[in-house]
Amino acid sequence: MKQLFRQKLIVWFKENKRDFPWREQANWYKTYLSEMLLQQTQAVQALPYFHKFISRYPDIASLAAAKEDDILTLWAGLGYYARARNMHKAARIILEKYNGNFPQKWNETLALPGIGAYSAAAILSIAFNKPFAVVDGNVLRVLSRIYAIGDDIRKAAVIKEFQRLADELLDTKQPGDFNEGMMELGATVCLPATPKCDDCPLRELCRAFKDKRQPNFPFKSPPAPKKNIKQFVLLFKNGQRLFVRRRPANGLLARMWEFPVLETEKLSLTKKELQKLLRKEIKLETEISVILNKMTHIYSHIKLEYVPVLITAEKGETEWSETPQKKWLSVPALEESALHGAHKKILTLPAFKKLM
DNA sequence: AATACGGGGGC
DNA sequence: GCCCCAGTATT
Repeated sequence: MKQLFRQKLIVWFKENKRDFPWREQANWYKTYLSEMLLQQTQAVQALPYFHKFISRYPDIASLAAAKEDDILTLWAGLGYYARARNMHKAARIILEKYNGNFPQKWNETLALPGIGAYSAAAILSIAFNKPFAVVDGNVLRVLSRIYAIGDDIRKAAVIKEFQRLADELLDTKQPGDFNEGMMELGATVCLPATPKCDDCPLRELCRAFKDKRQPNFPFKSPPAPKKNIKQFVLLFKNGQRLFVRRRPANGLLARMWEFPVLETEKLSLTKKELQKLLRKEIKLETEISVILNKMTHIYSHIKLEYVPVLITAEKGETEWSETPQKKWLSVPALEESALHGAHKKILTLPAFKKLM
């Protein structure tokens, strides 16, 4: 069974694998970069970012030498920004502590920032042929169906069970092809909603297929409800430029740029009510010129509702002075900056464009 | 063991 | 509107 599993999977993978740039003239840097980009991210979405990063930072030394803000700017729009900051830290460790070579021991790899069990196994197996099995969302789906395992994959203990199973099944002679084969199968054939079982090389080995219960697997308990946040987004305008500040070093969208925001219970205020609120909260003589329509932005655990407000500001107040944490930028500069997604979305509004 | 952490694609 | 994605770090 195990031998047949490995052989069918690897033969299928070699014939059916998609072409990706990190699979061409592969080296460990490309494998590493691709794995960081691909965490919780579909391959098609990571693709343009891979090209941008390889072009700008072709090797580990150039990545390590980069400024964090430049890496964050290049990463802007992809999400999970801790990946970018951790990748930068890891690059410096690889350069300094390991002399520019990737550490090939399990414990050393796992100790790098941004690398957990999945990424360690992926990089070591794909780039260095080391016998470690990956368990990602694809592997969970494929194995839960083949073995008809109905345990809740949201639980850490269950993922450990699947890790043991994957370790047993791994083809230790070709660990990279085995791992990539499992993930490729999950990504292109053993799909979440409508699996293409007719095209599956492991069909005869699949318990869920035999029982026609594919949609029952994997089982995942319902997610926690999203927190609701409402805020006004303050677009302070002086000439052609808008005021932005840097977010705190920790938490949501850490160190990304944003327009100042004002949390509120109620988003539907008249201009007069909002003007009064602003005077109380920011203690500056400003004049609201336009209140734009409500917008919504969904994060993994938050539902954000926000109303952009254009405000004319006179420069000269010390609050408006530029520091490393705050500055005035034109719209074209904002578009290319590390302004976070919810606020970049404002720049695309026709109503906003008319005002600038 | 549970929660925080993004944004886009597919149905 | 809901689920998913080549998961990791923190609590």
